[in-house]
Amino acid sequence: MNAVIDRETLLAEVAHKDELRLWLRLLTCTTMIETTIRSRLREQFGVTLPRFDLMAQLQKIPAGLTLGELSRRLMVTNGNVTGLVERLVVAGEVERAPHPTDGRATTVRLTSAGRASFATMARAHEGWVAALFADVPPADRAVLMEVLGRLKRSVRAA
Amino acid sequence: MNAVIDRETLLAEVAHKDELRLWLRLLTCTTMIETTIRSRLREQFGVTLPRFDLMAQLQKIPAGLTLGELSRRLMVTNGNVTGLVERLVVAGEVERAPHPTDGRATTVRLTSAGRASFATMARAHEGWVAALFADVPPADRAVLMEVLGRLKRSVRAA
DNA sequence: CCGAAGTCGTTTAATCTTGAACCAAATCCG
DNA sequence: CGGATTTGGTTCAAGATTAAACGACTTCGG
Repeated sequence: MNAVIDRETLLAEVAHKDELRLWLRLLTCTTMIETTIRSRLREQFGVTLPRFDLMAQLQKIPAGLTLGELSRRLMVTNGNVTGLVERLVVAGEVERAPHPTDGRATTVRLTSAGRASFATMARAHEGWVAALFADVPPADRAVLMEVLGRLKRSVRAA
Repeated sequence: MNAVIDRETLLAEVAHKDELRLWLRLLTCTTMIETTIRSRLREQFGVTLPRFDLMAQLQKIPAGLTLGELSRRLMVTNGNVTGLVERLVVAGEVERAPHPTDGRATTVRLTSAGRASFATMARAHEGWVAALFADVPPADRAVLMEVLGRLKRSVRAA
């Protein structure tokens, strides 16, 4: 745009490169782990990552969750959850039931088949994740947990 | 499955929970940042995140990149890049050219319009990222950079 | 030089994902 | 109470994404 830039502007433009590099590294790590897990879930269990993630949320709350609650926890849109749940219902992994008090809402929970298949997958999944972190010293893991907590608050604040 | 579980099995099942929590926190941070950036790119520039990411790769290499190189750098599949580039060509942001020596390959580079619009977006993007990290103390950022480097190697090794 | 193996890119089907528009039910508040 | 607003879910179109199969070109080992 401007061919001539004074020293101050130049500095301002350069000043945020570190944060950018940090963000890209964070993204790289996440993508690498996600890709690995996705591929193993598919190969070993024939399941997609989004379905696994959704089932993981339901497993924590046996009474079931509403679609809205699922979409908040998975940090995806409402419409996304609608379709995901629909496919999981067809697959027999989850079931829908009307919400007891709120006439607009639907609750979703694992079927007993869903509970069983999730239990198997979750065991394997936990092992994979542990293996991926294996070469990170325990002290570093603690630090990472802590600093990521701070990052989370920072992002929320912004 | 088994109602009765001995102490050792129970321990084995519980042993990797910390890594799992760490992974989920990492994923949460990444998703939060990604969602924010995606939404601002759309609102302010009418561009999708994948397109921005692809243009960012091309901006670093003015001579252009092959589709394969793009797919490696973006860590997505070949077919994905094919479609993404096609849409960016239609939008006038990038152009394809036959590879000078390899008859199978195609190189892609930013058009001058693409360079201009990316420059504008990149400036804003850098500021957003910096703002998202604003409440993370500089010392913590350095630590995060370092530990994520270790994590990257750990994942690659696994 | 030639066949085998590998690499580059495209295509296809299925799934995922978003954003926006929409209806229905619940909640708020005057 | 009753209208306005909010919330819960669905639908739709566009785009993104993967995995797998394929054709074309290159490279490698005789």
